[in-house]
Amino acid sequence: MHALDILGDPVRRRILELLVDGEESAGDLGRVIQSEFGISQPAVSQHLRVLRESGFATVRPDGARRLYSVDPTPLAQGDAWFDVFRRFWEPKLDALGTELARGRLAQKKAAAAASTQDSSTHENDVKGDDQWM
Amino acid sequence: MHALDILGDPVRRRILELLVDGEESAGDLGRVIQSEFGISQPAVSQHLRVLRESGFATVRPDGARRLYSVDPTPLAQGDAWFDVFRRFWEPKLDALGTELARGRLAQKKAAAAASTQDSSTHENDVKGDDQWM
DNA sequence: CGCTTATATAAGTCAACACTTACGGATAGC
DNA sequence: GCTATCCGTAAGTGTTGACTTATATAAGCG
Repeated sequence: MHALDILGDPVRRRILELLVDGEESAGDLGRVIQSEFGISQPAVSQHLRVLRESGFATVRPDGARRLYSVDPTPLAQGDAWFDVFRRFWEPKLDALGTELARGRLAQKKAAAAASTQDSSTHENDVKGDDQWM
Repeated sequence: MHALDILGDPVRRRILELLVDGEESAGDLGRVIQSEFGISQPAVSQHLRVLRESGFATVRPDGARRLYSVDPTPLAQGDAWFDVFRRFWEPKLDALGTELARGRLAQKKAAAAASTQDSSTHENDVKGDDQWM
C-alpha cells in the first residue's frame, strides 16, 4: 500500500496535521475531528487504527489515554513520490544542492546499489519511486 | 477536492509518472496502464478525465489522437501539504537555502504574517531536526 | 466509401471503505 | 465498589467510485 493511498483521505490528513506539533490524546484528536467533520468517535478511532497500521502514527499509553505521535517515515515516502515532478516548479539551482537539501542522497545511493528485489508481497513491480534512475 | 484525494489512486499516479518526460497520447498511456494494471481502455480514459477535470493534465488534439501533458500546478499543491512535516526528515541546513531550493519564499512570507501561534507542551526550541530518527 | 484506429461517453455492476450503533475492557475518581 | 471517562472493536449499512461492456464520434487510409 502506497503512502499516498493512505493520505487520500481528508480526515487522516487532518489528524496528521494535528499531530505535527507533538503528541495528542485520542480523545483530544477525536473532539476536534468530530467537530470539524461531523463524524462519530468510533469513526475517528478507525482512522487512527489505519494510521497506526500503516505506520504513520505511533501510540503510547498514558493511563486510560492513548497518546498519538507522527512517525515521519511513511510521510517522507509519500513526499518522495513528488521528487520527479519538482523540476516543474523548483528553481533549477544545483541538482546536488537540492538532493542535499532534501536529505535523500544516502537513500538514493543505497537504492541504486541494492537493486535486488526484496521479500515483500506480490505487488505491482512498477509502483516504486526509483523507476527512472 | 484536495490534490491528495486525486493522487490517492495508483493508476492516476502512474499516469502522471508516465507524463513526467513530456506529452504522451492517450493510446500510448492506455497500453502501458492496461498491461501494468490489467484494466480496460475505458477505465484508463476515465482516469484521464479525472486528471483533466482536476487540473493535473491538459490535452492537445493531434489528428485523431489526444496528447496529454502534466500541469504541475495541482501537483505542487499536493506537495505543499508536506511542508509542515518536512522538519521531521530534512536536515537542518540553512533555512534560507532550503526555502530557496523549494522555491516557495514568497508564499512562506505571506503565510508568516498569520502563523505565530505558540508551540505547545514539551517542545524546546531546537530548530526542528529529527528528534526520533 | 467502407474499414480500421483512436478515444470518449453511457449505463450498469460490484466491492471497498467510511460510516453508524452497540458494546466491551481499562483506568480514574469518589 | 460504583460510576464515569477513555478508547477500542464488532457488526452491519450505505455510498462512493473504479470497473465492466456497449456504443458513439472523429480521423486516417486503402
